[in-house]
Amino acid sequence: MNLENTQVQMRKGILEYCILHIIARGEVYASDMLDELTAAKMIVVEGTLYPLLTRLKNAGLVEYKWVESKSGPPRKYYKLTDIGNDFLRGLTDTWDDLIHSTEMITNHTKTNV
Amino acid sequence: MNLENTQVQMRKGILEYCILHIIARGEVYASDMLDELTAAKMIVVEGTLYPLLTRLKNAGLVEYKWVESKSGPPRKYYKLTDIGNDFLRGLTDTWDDLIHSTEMITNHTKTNV
DNA sequence: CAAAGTACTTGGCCATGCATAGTACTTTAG
DNA sequence: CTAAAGTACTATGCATGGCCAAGTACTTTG
Repeated sequence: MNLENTQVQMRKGILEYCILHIIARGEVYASDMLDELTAAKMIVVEGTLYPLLTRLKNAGLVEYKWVESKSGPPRKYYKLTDIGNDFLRGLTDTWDDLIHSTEMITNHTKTNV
Repeated sequence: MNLENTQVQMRKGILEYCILHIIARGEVYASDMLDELTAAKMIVVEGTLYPLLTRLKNAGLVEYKWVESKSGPPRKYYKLTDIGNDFLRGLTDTWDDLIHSTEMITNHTKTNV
């Protein structure tokens, strides 16, 4: 039980939320997402991102199209499906609730109602 | 891949953070924590809380003493150790960073620097 | 002694993040 | 044409923590 491990645990599930947000803003491919996640200091590696994208696609939340690249192999450009948009809305509520709940506890809110 | 499952995943690690916060405020036993978590709408069940407390204790982050109860079996009253306090400080930083990173992404921050 | 209530314990399941290694396509150098 | 390097995607297996469900143990009550 060390800090590093807990950080990993904290990321679970949240990553999915962030990825959906990024895709919701416009068509992107994996490296775009990695760049943005890195810029936000949300450390992610290929071995995490690609399987996640595959899960999202299998669940029907995202879809992609192949696009030729001028430098290297073709890329998968992702975008949200209607289901994906609905799911993202639900997730946003969940995340907001979680933030709120955590604040209630960490801000020392008394519960002696 | 359904909402309920993702909610569970999002809770991973965060619960540990909340529990440590609650214990940091004074000696409590399991039912006290459950009450407070429930009040904050952070749904937790016994089967989650007890193993977590055991892990925290084995990691040396918390310690407990048995206290007789007037109604039922004795209770374990928990408090943080010095290590636990250090750990909580580290976790707080981690959590704040995570919130910040997530906000950067969900608030549509452009990264075209 | 039996029944009900409270508190704590345990074993197994599942999904996710990660490490690691591997495949496939393209460009560039000789 | 071949070899090497770079880019993008794929696949396998592990560790962890939240959860379910069943179980143990102590106390009070009738």
